[in-house]
Amino acid sequence: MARTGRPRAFDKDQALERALLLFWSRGYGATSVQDLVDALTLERGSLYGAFGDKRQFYLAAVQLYWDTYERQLATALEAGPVLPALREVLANPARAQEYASDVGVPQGCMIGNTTAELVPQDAEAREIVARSHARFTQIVADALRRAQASGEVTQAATPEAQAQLLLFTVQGLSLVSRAGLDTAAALAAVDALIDALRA
Amino acid sequence: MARTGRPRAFDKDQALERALLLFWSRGYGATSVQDLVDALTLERGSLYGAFGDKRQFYLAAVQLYWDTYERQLATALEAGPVLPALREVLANPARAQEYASDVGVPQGCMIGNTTAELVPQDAEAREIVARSHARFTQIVADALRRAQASGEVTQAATPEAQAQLLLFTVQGLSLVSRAGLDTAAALAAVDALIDALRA
DNA sequence: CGGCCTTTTGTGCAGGCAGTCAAAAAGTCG
DNA sequence: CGACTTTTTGACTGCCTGCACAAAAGGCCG
Repeated sequence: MARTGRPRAFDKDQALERALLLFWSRGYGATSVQDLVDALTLERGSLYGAFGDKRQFYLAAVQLYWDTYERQLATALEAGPVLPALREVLANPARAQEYASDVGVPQGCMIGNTTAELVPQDAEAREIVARSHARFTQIVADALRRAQASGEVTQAATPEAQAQLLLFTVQGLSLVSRAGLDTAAALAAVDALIDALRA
Repeated sequence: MARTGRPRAFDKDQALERALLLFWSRGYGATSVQDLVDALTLERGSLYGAFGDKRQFYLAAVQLYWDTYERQLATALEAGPVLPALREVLANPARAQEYASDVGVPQGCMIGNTTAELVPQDAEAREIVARSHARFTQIVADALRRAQASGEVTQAATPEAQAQLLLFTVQGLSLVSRAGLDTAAALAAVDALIDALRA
């Protein structure tokens, strides 16, 4: 409504993106407001004014993370054969570990990190996470349904069960990769799963 | 060496077990030393005297958790058909969620929780976690090798790749279950995986 | 130009945190 | 009984946290 007043001196979206990287790489608890203030080049009060408190800020970052991920997922699965695309979805976190030797580089899936750190104590975080899981399985199940119909994917299980299994796998893979991973072994496991889905 | 001095007034093992439950249900960061002091019915100084600082205490609890889990895993897989045992290994976390409506009840796999919360910043935690992963895959791969030889499990993939896939799945399942889970859907996914392993 | 509205800036604050320490207590051994 | 060793006890400390606030500053509109 009110459009007057001193203009914001920083780009809110860009600040959220940078905060996302910080939260992603360090987690919620290990990222202090001071860290954010330093990294975003703004003052404490500005941050609170623009984003509310730390928790809201984090949840907004998670939401941004998921929205971005969901868009990529949907795009990857919307055309062409499904299994190669799913293979990529799984192989990505398996390979990401190679870049992650530096501290400060994001690790794992931020939804998974949030699940582990915030969900037990934060109902709103649980909602965001649960919704993300539901969206993931829905998008993947839709793709698998098409692929079953076209004869690409086995009908030994329902698309929903297969999608749920893929959710578990991608979440587990992202998590395990944080502890260091033999990339070749991880890719072999991914291949084993993809092969098992083949009709 | 020196065996004299005032005797310890509490059972160290029992204190560690109780601490394990606290750390397991709340995580590292959300469990304060004060919480531990309250729950273990001992004084601050005694805790520090017996276990060192909070981090060492947590790592000791994680180690206890893993040792217990590994023993159960090895026992479950040492005799009889492998696939039903593996099914149970996976189905357990899927069902555990039903009991976990209460706050204070442990949730998820503590190795997974540690991976998410401590591993990025703690080399010693990473070692414990990585060792646990290696032990898991080794035990499971050994069982799968026997099962492949006996014709119970498909030889479409190596036992190592299958074991790695099972690690991902159980870790992902434990994690995802924290956000609430449709038990039936999770079990359907588990069945889909077990069926895919069948020869 | 001057009132208005909003953001910025930087300090200030209460609370909770992990960890410390000195004195008292409880055993053991000579 | 009294020296010695270890644990217990509970108060204490310094730090860092998230967050609030008052004053200044910047841009728009009449």
